[in-house]
Amino acid sequence: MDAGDASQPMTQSAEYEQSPLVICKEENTKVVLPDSSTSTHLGDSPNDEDAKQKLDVETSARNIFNNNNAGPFISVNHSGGVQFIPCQQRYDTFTSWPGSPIMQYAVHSSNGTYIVSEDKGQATTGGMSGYQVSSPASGLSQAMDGSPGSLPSPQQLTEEASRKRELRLMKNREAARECRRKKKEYVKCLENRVAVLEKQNKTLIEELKALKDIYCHKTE
DNA sequence: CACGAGGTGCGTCACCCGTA
DNA sequence: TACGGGTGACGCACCTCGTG
Repeated sequence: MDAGDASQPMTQSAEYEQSPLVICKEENTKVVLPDSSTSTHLGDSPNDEDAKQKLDVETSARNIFNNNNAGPFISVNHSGGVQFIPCQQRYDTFTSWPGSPIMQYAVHSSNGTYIVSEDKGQATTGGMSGYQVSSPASGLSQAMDGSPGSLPSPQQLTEEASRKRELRLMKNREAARECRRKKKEYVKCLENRVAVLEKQNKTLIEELKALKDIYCHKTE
């Protein structure tokens, strides 16, 4: 499965296999080399040209990565390709938007790899707390409990309906806010992806040009 | 400085869809 | 099947910027 394939959820192991080189936003991120038997850290002196080239490509991607705020995870495979791992969205799957990537909660771990989790995390960083202000338990049943054996008065029904409406509006307000926030992050995510792919495209074009030059010189 | 156009965020409604 | 969450659509308020 391609790490950029948004159609399937990623598992940790599958994603790991597809992304031998992994970079993320933290400094000194450990780079896992293709055979997983050796590893180095960004900034270490590469032992051979291949490793140096990988680090060059990786550094380029990393620079892009560090220059924007969205914090997507980016992987670099051993052929130098930069892959955009679906954003480090800690909240949502964004499955509502056409063509949207599967947003998994990716966590950089201490051993240099990363974990891709289906945990949606702490989606309610405060906003949802308002939901608890008005507990359903304080609703009609409570009014009825106040006068066992008798029906609620029209006024009680009106108040109950009004209270329910207020609760619904409040929840919907929060939901709309959250929905807009997610949409903005999604758009930002896509913009970051464009930046990464453009950079990758540029790198590949330059590489192709260099190879063509080498080939031309050999055939002369 | 007043005014209109365009952009942005918000609240609400209506609808869809998953779930109990 | 009722209920609740997610989201598109709409209208409104506010802000910014260009123009006369």
